[in-house]
Amino acid sequence: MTDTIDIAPKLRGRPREFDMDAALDEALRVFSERGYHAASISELTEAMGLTAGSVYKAFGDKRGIFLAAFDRYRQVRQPLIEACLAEAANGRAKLFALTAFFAESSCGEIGRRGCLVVGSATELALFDEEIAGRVATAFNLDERRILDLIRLGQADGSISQHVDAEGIACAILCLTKGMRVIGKTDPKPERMLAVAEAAMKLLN
Amino acid sequence: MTDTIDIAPKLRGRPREFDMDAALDEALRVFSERGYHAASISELTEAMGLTAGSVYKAFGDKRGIFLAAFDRYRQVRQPLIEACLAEAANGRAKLFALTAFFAESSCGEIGRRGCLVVGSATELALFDEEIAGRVATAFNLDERRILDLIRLGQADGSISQHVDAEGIACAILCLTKGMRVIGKTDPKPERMLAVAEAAMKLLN
DNA sequence: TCTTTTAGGAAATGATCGTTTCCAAATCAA
DNA sequence: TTGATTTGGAAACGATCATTTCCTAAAAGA
Repeated sequence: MTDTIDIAPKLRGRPREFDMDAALDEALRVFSERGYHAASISELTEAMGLTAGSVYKAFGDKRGIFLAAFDRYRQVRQPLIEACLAEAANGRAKLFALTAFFAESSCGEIGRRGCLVVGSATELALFDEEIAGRVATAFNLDERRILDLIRLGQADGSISQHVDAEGIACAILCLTKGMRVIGKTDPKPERMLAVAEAAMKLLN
Repeated sequence: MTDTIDIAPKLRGRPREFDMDAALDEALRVFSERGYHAASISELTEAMGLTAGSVYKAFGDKRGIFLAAFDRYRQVRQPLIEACLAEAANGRAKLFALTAFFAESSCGEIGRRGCLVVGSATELALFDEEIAGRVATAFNLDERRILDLIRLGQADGSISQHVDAEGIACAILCLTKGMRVIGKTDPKPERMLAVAEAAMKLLN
């Protein structure tokens, strides 16, 4: 889906001079901090190190920048989560690693910057069907990953067979997204870590 | 805090003709649906049934409308929650009533409209200290109410004495606010109710 | 009654927004 | 080389935004 922008070997014409990923990293930072509507083209272009003309050539319009930044955000964040999960031994430990990762993401500067998917859900989903679809897809994949980890835990013996896996998966999804909301108010890290620890009781 | 607007017996001059609460109910609906920056003065005034001049007389500026609507939102919502809790017999049952209330609030039209406090947290808290303070106050009061219910449950025997009450309270806070985020994607009511039921395991 | 004060409302204001235009620069195909 | 194609970038564009102005209407105080 992001390939159309990232790869797309434009053979003819003057080659693009700027680094697409670096530009999108700046754009997603501005969108995360300001939100979509409060992020002006001038602030975006300045952060991206481009002029308005170049940006409109590359992305079409402001919404195009946003959609590309949205995809980039997930593309950057996914590997961080996967790396975090890889270090844990079993299903239960991976789920703690996941909630602890969100606890850390909900504190400090990153926490106050907020989650671009959560921000899109609250600010844009109601009146933009395409963005609503991408948000729903992101949440569904998040939930599915949690569900898979619960099933993994049930298979490796770290989680009971008799729990409502689907209900718990959706509960952990809500919990982690809610952490990102509370993270906007600069909570103390130990409070968020306590949430991650408490969340483990959902698996009993 | 809202008294300055709601009460304030302006003795002299032409009396206000419009119903402040009704106008604010419309304003908070527009702000909830559109978000702060996408809500234009013209859409707000039309929804409130007023002209721009009257609105600026009454609220000073757009931000003033928002702050009044924010307070009104909480003023309206609080009694609904209290009424919900009053029907439950003990601490544990009240906590289920609370999460079930949020489950219901996260579905259908109201769910897709979203929570004005959550929306303010994600869209405005980073660059508006006063709004960030009101959001933090709202979340702190929510968390405190949950904590009090846990303590009530511990007193009436429906919740174990040996749980981390503070950690669980913050976890339930995150869970309920997260439900409001997921609620923007039109989830099935039974899924959200399963979350409320799963949340009860946090109390064991 | 007359003045003061505040609200209602239409119209105008300046600023900023997202976007387009136009042209030079850089690459590929022929 | 020449022509086609695409990018970079400054400047200009119309639209919309939040806000103000100015006037009339309605109430209280003197």
